[in-house]
Amino acid sequence: MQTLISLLEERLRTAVSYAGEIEPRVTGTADPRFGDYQTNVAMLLAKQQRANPRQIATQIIERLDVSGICETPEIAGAGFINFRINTAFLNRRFNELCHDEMLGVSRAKPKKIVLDFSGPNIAKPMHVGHIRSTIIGDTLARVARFLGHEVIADNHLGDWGTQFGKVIYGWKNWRDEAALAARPVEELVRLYKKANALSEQDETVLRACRDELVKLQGGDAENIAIWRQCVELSWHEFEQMYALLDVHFDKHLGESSYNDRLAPLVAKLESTGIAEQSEGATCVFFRDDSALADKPCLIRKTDGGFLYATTDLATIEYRIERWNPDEIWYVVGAPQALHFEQVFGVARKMGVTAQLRFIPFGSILGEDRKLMKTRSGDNVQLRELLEEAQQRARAVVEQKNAALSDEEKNEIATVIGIGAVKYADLSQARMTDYVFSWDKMLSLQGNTAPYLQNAFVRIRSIFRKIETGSWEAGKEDGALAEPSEISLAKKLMQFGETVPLVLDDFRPNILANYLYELANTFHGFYEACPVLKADEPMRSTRLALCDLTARVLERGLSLLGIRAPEKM
RNA sequence: GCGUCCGUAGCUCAACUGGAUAGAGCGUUGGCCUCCGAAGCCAAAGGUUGUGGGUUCGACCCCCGCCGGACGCACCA
Repeated sequence: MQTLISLLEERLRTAVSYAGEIEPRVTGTADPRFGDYQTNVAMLLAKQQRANPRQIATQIIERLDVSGICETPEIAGAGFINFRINTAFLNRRFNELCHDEMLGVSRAKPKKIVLDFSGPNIAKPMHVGHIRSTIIGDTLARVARFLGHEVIADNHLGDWGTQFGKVIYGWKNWRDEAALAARPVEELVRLYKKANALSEQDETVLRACRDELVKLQGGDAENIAIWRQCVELSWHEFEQMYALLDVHFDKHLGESSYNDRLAPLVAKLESTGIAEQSEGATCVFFRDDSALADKPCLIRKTDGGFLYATTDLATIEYRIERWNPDEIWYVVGAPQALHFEQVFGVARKMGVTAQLRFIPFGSILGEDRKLMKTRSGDNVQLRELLEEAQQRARAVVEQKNAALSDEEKNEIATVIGIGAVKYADLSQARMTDYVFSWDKMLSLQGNTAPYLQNAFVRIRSIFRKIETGSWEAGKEDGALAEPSEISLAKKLMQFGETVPLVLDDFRPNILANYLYELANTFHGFYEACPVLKADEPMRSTRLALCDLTARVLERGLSLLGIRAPEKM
């Protein structure tokens, strides 16, 4: 289904073709007084031609055919052309929308996309710092799929690093089987910390840890077996977090999957002259790029070891060979900007043509406004956050809806609590840093997920009250009349305009903002217009509005990875 | 030192990428449940968008200079 914006742009394109090359753009208006949609194309043309914008606007309107869509367009301000949708068209459009499975969203030209996100480290707990990549990545996957793209969601786990020397040393000397069974990651962290602390005091422990690492890297059977258990135990615990968050992956190919490709890759880069020796290390220089001229990408250390960038390059090579995607998206924190600039630069030198897109996000800061460090153990853990969220939601459910069974209350508390946490993150612009705050992440009032869920619940409650058969979706032929009916219908039509914008610049928050506005408009309608007590055909029209609102809310929330409960 | 990102109401954040009188939530103040779920609705107060210039019909947004902050700049990931 074509959006109103693209319909208006199409008509405008024909109307302005006389004036030369220009792509007219239509946007929603800032204020209903200016109608529903506007274009600034007359002002842009006027600038090109050094002419009077209002005169140009008049000429455009003379050539513009939007009859049957809007009232006569008006010229306002410095030369805006304002459009007001006419009621007959709105009614027809609303009816079509009620029957559209895609709820007004048109599918995009399908692409194959590898989406790299989350990527927690094995043997370390997931903390609040991991939540952004996980949630933003999952939302982008959901939106991309809804628009018709093929997405391969790949969790690039940090399962191969120097920390394993210490973990293995600890494992061999102090592991507690019971603790390992109950809270595996916690136990692995304990072992790591103990080994770390001791090796700072005792040279022999430090050396022993290094030996374990060398043995692991050399393929020692015992150490490989221990490492594999660490991976499995950690992954098992991560899976619980992902299940709770309702986040899913198609692949979880960790860094270790690429070990065998590192040496051949470096050899290839050297033999093709892309990489060279410098100060004993192997690196790739970007001499033709002034910004990167003094920032080579290191791919092999003086001691022969490989680096982060080497693994990432091998990963790109693998993904291209295996899937030949059109694009690869990386949802990774903004501090890694330089790293990815370098890696992408090397990839291009290697002849990679797939679009490589770095999708950075702002950091979560501690109370001191400093970055929450992954290394310092005193971060708020993800498990803690999600448990607290459920508890707070549970307390509110208890107070609002005491009659429900315990099972229902718990189920609702999960949907509400987790939804609130996800929405708190997704409703924010991607690049802004934010200070972690329990109250903010766990707020259940105002611009939050429960606000949207509540609108949905109100609607479901209405439908529980009508007899089956007394209303059927799609049978209505009433007319939108009340102002709050009309503004709700108009808002519903914007869903199709909003969803594709999310992928334009990878901004889930514009979908979140839209859903908030939709819920807000619905609440306004709900206060102003009785539904069940209205006379026919008004009742049917209002039921249709409710039904469509519920479907858009449910779909929109599901694109954000948030569930819509029947009751709360 | 160089580079990247950022600075908006008391607090936390938006602003459809250059559009019209900069909007929400929290908090504060006042009003609305004998009516479909009050996790809601309505209203009030709150701003020189860090700062000084520039570009233009028009700037929170683009350019330059300051001030303040976070992060990154060769062998961690």
